[in-house]
Amino acid sequence: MSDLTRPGNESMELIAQYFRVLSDPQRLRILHCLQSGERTVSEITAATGASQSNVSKHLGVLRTNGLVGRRQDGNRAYFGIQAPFIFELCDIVCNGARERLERERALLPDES
Amino acid sequence: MSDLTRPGNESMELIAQYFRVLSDPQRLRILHCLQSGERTVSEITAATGASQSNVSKHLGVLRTNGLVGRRQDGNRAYFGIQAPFIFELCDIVCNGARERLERERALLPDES
DNA sequence: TTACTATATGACTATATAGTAATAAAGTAA
DNA sequence: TTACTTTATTACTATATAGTCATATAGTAA
Repeated sequence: MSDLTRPGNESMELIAQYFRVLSDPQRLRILHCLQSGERTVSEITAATGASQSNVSKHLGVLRTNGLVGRRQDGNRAYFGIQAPFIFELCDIVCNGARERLERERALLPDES
Repeated sequence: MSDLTRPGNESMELIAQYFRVLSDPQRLRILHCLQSGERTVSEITAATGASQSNVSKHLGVLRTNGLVGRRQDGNRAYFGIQAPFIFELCDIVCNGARERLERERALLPDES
């Protein structure tokens, strides 16, 4: 049995794949849009300003990788977050980015 | 001032960029190799089994994005982790992957 | 100097994928 | 049925990048 905390090569591929899915700004926008609850494709399309086919494609990627779930209601498809940990990831990245900026700013000659 | 906890479009690009850097298995292997401390390029090359130019290139990406630091000592270059939060990210992804597997397994007809 | 070692980089190929436009498919309503 | 709406998919283009090989750069040592 593989222990994901001591990652072997296969685990690296798996983890990398998750990061890959999260490495697109448009997909992050979609996820952010879903953070407040289920949304239809049309709603996401309007909220993100992307084309409908674009949104549908990205939703497909997110769903294939288990990050969002799909529920059909008549004519429309409702998508919702299925892996809330992604927001935790984003928070950590944000804090890391902040720390990096502060670290780099501290190296500047003067603070006006 | 942009608040990264309420991400706008620029923040999405920034966050996506971090995930992008982490979305390559070889880079994850390098980071994992550095988890136990500073390593030279040669050491990383041996540990990961990749080519020297490959390792050097990936280290460049990691460094450009502030994930690793570089220290030169005579002939060799020591690289070390500069953003420990990445391991936290990996842990969360691992747990998320585990949960997903369990969730999917629970949907299977019978558990032999 | 020359020889050696360690690391970085440039040129190139191959592959993956984000984006778009058009169309298909499926539900609703008249 | 037809018309309309909503979503998914196909075909295509453009771009990014991982990988390799060869070479450049730089430090060490004789």
